[in-house]
Amino acid sequence: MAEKIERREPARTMALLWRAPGDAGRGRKPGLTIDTVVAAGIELADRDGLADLSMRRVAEKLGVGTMSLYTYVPGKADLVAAMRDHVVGETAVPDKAAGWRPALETYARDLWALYHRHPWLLLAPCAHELQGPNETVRMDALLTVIESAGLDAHHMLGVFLLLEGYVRGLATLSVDSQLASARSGLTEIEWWAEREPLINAYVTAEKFPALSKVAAAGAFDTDGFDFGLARTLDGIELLVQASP
Amino acid sequence: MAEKIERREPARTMALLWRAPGDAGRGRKPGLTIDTVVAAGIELADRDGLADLSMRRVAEKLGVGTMSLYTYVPGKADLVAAMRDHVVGETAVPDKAAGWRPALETYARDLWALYHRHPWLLLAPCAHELQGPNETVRMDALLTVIESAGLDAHHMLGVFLLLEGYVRGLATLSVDSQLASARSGLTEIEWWAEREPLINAYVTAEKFPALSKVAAAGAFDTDGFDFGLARTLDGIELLVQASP
DNA sequence: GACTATTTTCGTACACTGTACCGTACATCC
DNA sequence: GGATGTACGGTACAGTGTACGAAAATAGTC
Repeated sequence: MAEKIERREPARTMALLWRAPGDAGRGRKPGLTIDTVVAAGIELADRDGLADLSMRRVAEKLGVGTMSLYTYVPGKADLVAAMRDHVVGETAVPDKAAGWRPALETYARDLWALYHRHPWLLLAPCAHELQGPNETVRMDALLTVIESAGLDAHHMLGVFLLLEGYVRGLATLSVDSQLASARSGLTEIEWWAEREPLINAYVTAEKFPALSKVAAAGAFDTDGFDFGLARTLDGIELLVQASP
Repeated sequence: MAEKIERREPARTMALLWRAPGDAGRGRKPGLTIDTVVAAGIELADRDGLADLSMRRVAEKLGVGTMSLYTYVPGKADLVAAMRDHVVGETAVPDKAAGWRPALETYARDLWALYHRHPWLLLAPCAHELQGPNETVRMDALLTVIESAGLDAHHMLGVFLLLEGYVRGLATLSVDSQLASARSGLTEIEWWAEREPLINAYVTAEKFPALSKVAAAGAFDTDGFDFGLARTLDGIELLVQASP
């Protein structure tokens, strides 16, 4: 990739994510806002994917010179970080009033839908970096929900990571094949059907019986999200019941 | 990214992954092999990351012109796919003789270690694409293990995806911060310590009490993998017990 | 109104990327 | 010894993120 490694200054990244007020007053008036730039980036990424998101294209969409973007955003990595926090704001803030299990389930489904609405999220430089306000609010709220189930600090984070990890991992698998088929203009079913004879030439029922059995049963037609989520919540519930 | 969208021909991809024998005989002798190229790619990706893996660099490492690589590999995407299947071969094939739960646990730990040994795996065009032999063998073996627990075809795949999804998702979170700190030459703890004052300026204990409580308890010092894995297997065990 | 300080705007340039194209060098078959 | 088919690799092209620096526009001060 031609993209250099940016030496992202953490202070500028945080200032952008949390929209720290700059010292306005003198100088030429800005013609854009951070949010305009972020919105344009999101629109492009949703439509064409993160691979086709370039500073030149964002600028073109806004009718502006490429380098003008750099007054609003320190660089591409930070733009994507801001885009990430913005779309995270589309999900509901978890509420413990519903009870811990429904609240966790709702959050997981919201996140699952979010990843499918904005598949580029899964390719973005990714979580566990510096977080913006939307992400932080949801994390705190979710931890509060888990706390209300009667778990201590270590278990709170453990459950959080378990849920976040499961949804993210399965979404990565699910979104990937979805994108691949979408790019070719086929439905997901058509896409795999087209490849089936080719796969069968290598993956035979004799050599891979369990895999063939699963395929024959049509199990690949579902994404498996609901099933895995139920098991995950069951596992958490066992722990909750065992906690004093 | 300057990388064009490759129109990967599925047939060539499969032929590469499964090392379909080409019609040898005539013509000039090849100076390299597919495996040499793949090995060079893996070495570079391990050392510098996937972002710094370029066809030019691989060629340079092998002392060969860039375009010569294209006789062994249809393109970069397919090279990465071949690299992926190769390193997957480093993990043990699951064995149901150990019992379903220990076998699943061992596999999950192997995968976790694999992702940390080859972080670029998580950025590679990703699973659920066309699979190579190593990946297929492990998938079939793992499904066999799950079958031995007494689950039907749909549940077999569900458990497989649950485990694969959880490990992948949590590894993505874990590997990310690990890489970020490694790039700067700091330990992970130093890296976060350096950012702590900055984060505290925005993320206060008053506004985010649950998050602060977790941080104060030192919960962030562990990756949470063991904890989440235990819950996941617990959830699966509940299902196994409820199955006839 | 003139001057100065400060900010935004953006053209140009650079070091990269993946790979299409195509002539050349080589190994085998007839 | 051709003919044929393969491997090799130089060149070229359309992209990328962004450093640099000059020009333009605004606000405050005299």
